[in-house]
Amino acid sequence: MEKTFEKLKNELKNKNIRLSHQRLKVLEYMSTHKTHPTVDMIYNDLQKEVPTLSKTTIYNTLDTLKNAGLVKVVTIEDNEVRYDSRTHEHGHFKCVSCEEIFDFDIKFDSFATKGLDNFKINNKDVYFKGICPDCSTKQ
Amino acid sequence: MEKTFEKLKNELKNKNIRLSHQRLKVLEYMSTHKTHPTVDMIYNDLQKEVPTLSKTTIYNTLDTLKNAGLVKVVTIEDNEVRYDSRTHEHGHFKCVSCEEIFDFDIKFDSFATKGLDNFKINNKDVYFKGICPDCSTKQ
DNA sequence: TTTCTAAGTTGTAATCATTACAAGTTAATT
DNA sequence: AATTAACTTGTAATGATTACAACTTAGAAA
Ligand SMILES: [Mn+2]
Ligand SMILES: [Mn+2]
Ligand SMILES: [Zn+2]
Ligand SMILES: [Zn+2]
Repeated sequence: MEKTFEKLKNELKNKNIRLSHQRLKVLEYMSTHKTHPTVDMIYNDLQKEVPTLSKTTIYNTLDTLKNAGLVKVVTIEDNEVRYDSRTHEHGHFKCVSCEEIFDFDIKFDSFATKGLDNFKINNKDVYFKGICPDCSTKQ
Repeated sequence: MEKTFEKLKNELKNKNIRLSHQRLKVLEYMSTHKTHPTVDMIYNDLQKEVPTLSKTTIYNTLDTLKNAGLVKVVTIEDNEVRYDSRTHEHGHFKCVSCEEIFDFDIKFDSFATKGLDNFKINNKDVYFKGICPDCSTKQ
């Protein structure tokens, strides 16, 4: 089950991160947009509601949220950074046709890995690319 | 077993990609440096041998090699792009302490994925982060 | 509620990686 | 050796991210 905006807000408070208007707006945006948006997308959308919002603040806020563990960075492409408020372990599939990024469940325990004995693993990212079903049927 | 420089050279020739001096230098560098170098690392190293080499050429060449399937891009970090001449499917582990990127074998078939039925998967990247054994013992 | 101030926000400028482009050079075919 | 499309180079343009100083505010304390 997804964390609600209220729960996320409490997590911030518990970590002594100030609940500024801008941060709450970004957090709310992330919790309601599961599309793995870029900084630009967030900025363009939120600007309509908060005209004084600065892009620097988006960068700062996402960095704060990342350090607090409330968002994760998705680097599936080498030319754009995307953000994700789904922080549980899951894989990402990017359709190279429609460019959409899909989440998928994955059993990380099922990974048969050789050569990682004695490595302390803190973070796992799985990125797939290909064609999504919709684009497949449309050819 | 690794592809030798000679084999890689033949692959280029077969794909009608011209064997320019610069391309061969970059290709040779990649086939002898399995450290997942950045453009800057390649440039700085090769410049010593080929003083007229341009960074633009490194970019162009890596793009050509990527399209020819002779190198792969590693986007394990959001702030630097690395290149890999090991093109078989394998995972990458980055030690957040010494910054080294390690290869590891992985059985991609063992992935238990839910929700990717009817998705056509062309590319799989697995990125882990943590602490390598050396850095662990040094604390 | 008012006061206080460390922390947050903003706009602008600086930085850094990557790409565009035009002029000179070369691989490889003839 | 001549030819030419493709390649390389240096420089300039672009675009994303970061640095910074002045202004503003969240939240604690009085
Ligand atoms: Mn996701
Ligand atoms: Mn590798
Ligand atoms: Zn699609
Ligand atoms: Zn290490």
